Amino acid sequence: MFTVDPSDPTPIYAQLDRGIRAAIAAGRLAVGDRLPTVRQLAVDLRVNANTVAKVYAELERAGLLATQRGIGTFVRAVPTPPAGSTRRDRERELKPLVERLLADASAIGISLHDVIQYVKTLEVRNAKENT
Amino acid sequence: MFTVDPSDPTPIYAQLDRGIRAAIAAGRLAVGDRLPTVRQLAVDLRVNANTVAKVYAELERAGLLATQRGIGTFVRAVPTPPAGSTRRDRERELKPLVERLLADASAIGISLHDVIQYVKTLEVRNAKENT
Amino acid sequence: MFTVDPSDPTPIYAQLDRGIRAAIAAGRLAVGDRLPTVRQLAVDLRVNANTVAKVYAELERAGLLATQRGIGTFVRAVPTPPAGSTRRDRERELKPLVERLLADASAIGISLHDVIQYVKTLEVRNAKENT
Amino acid sequence: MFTVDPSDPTPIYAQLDRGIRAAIAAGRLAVGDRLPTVRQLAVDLRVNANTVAKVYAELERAGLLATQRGIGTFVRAVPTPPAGSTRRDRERELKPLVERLLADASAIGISLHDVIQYVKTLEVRNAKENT
DNA sequence: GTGGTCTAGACCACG
DNA sequence: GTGGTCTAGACCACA
Repeated sequence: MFTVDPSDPTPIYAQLDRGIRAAIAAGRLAVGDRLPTVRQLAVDLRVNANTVAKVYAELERAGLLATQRGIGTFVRAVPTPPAGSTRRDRERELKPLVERLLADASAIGISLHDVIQYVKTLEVRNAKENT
Repeated sequence: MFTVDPSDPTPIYAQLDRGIRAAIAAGRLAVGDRLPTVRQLAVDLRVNANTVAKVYAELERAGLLATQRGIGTFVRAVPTPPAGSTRRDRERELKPLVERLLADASAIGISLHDVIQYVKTLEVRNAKENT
Repeated sequence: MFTVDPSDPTPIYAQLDRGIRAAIAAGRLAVGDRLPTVRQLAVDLRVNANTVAKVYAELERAGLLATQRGIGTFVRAVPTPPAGSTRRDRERELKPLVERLLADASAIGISLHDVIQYVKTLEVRNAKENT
Repeated sequence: MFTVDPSDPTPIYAQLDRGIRAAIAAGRLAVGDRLPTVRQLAVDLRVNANTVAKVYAELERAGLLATQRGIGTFVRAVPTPPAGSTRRDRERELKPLVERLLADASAIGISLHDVIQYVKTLEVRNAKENT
């Protein structure tokens, strides 16, 4: 479900945090879905349970997850754009993020074409699941 | 020339290392070009000089830079993309970059759909330029 | 500077979190002041350093503190009331909080008078320090 | 009758224990009064019945409640404030309560000054009533 | 020497 | 069995 690369200098908890946010954004996790238990995910990722718990706690504080003591952790909300923002506003904010992605990708020899291909596969996966 | 984001949980030295490698790969730094001095770059990035020096030393050990004492640090080679890299390898490297994009976009309320739309417009523009 | 009661069922980290927030609210910590180091405070409170670090990290995420890697942790901001709120609004929100305090105090045999006396001493201490 | 705040980091059992003791101390529950059944209270508070049962059992061990099997749970005694309690003792107990108030007030942007002002108005009202 | 990350492992609250 | 808290202690990034 999620992956983590221990050789990446990015802290493990930050990788997992991003992975979960991305999964929610991509619709791979829908509102109300239950996440793996802390201990199970720790085993799967070969990571300490405290590290997973820390991420769940942070995402709960951020309002994305809700935990029910003794039951489990669930997806609570999907961030929504600020009220009065237009399509143009959003594109203006999105541009630098995409540029950073493309710059980093090209630095490791991945072309714009490859990136587009990959992002499109996310769309397809998402559509399939919702069928 | 380079940027560093102190609020990114990725260690500063890793951000700078990646940034320099990307600049060389993208041709913004050519073989023989001189890099800023350690102290100058430290001031520009508001970072400790030791951190910059460590990155330069690390890149020198990797063969990308060469330091000439008393003169400066120069680009020595262009990193070669690993020879037998497959589609699968590239996807593995690309995944965390895309996850970062999706997570950051989601945090400002931009959905996967919006991202895909925007990336597709780049594809179109790119095709036109090559016509 | 802060105290923590290990026999109180309230988690230690929550006691410390409240203590620091209260100290800032009471002006015992002003914007720009440096907090004790994580390890020093851990020793003083006879508590694990991770517990202190967790609280500092939470308060940083809340925007109350700012840490400078390798230097220390500082008071960053004092929460301000939402823009358009009137004195009357604030009093309406404050009332249940004070009532809870008075109820809890009376449950352990502390009178309204005692509470008022104690709260007033905070005012006095605060005034003295700012002189 | 009692309330419990699941978002308060204080364990639920501790909140309930404190709430019952406070109700007895304040006279809202008199000696001989019957408490809600474990199951009823669990439903009302949206809490697990085991948690309520544990609190009742604990208070019975403390001598405050008495359970008559098949009939119900009753108030048995009024807790006596510790005999030789000094001003200093009371202040030690009062401190965390006031800190909670200040931290919560500060979180909604209410300053120490506002709190003191409000508490003082209570003092005045109280004096008038006793005139 | 400062804070940050991670691990291992214990014990508790809750369902 | 679920998540939550805490400890002890190692190692790293940074000034």
